[in-house]
Amino acid sequence: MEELDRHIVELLVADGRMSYTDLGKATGLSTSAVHQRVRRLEQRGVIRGYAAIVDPEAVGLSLTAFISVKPFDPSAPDDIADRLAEINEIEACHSVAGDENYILKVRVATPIELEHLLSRIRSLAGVSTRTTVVLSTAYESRPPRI
Amino acid sequence: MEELDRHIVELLVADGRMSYTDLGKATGLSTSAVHQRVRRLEQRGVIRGYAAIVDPEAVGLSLTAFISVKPFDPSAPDDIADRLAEINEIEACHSVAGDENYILKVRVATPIELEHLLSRIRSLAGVSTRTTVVLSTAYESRPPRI
DNA sequence: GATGAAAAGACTAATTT
DNA sequence: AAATTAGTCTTTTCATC
Repeated sequence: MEELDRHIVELLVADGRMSYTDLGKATGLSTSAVHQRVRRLEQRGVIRGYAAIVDPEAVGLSLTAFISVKPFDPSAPDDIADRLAEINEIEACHSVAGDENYILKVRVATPIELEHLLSRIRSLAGVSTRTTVVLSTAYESRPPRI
Repeated sequence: MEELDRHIVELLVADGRMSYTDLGKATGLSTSAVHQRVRRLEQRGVIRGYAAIVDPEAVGLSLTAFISVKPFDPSAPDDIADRLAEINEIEACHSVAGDENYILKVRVATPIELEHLLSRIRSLAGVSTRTTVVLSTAYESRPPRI
């Protein structure tokens, strides 16, 4: 990827609502030239979209946890990710190498909700769980050095 | 939080570049009313900002891993998060309850880079590490149900 | 708080270099 | 690939309800 494109992506990661005019000023390009490049970055899938960053606390989701998941029956076909997709407390679902099969990142309001969520996950996907509760988050979703 | 504000936040989480005009149409409010509400949501810290969502693969970061971290000397004052802040391969840093003290989420290009990153983390923060490599990501940064 | 109108500014597409 | 132009739409501000 070109240096100019990297710069544009970096600026948009830092401020997803930056105008094309400002992007142009920051990169030394004309408005339409920037716009064209951004459109290409979107089409190539480098930029997947734009999102408002919401403070989970402010929205009542003050408990974050990582849940490692292992199937009760390791020989069964693995459709765990699909089965869990409907649970929207699950923010992320990664298949991993190691002792367990998946790592989930979840957000709930209270410990009781976490308890209920765990039993839902276990019964829905047929898995055992190991939960690591987040105490505090120093940083999160830091932009990658592109 | 009000129903209307929730709706606005939801729309902006799904599309961070949505115009105030479109937000107004979607919520039945006037452009300026929406604008005012969004500004308040930003000021109250509910909306922390806006970002372009970048595909890590497209940007050459195809290896994701979770690193659990434990200090060599548990009695030393804990400045691990601060020490690690300068490493920008670390996307997230959570202090957690459980056997280990921190969970880090990192992204690198290659296994060799992961190896180098691990030794940097160990020496910089004085910690032992346990690494779980991500094989595939079913979903990630799914918007919370607000 | 919400609205409406008007000025300033941003976006888009067609054209040219 | 980038700049320019011109038309359209959006943002922003301000006065008003």
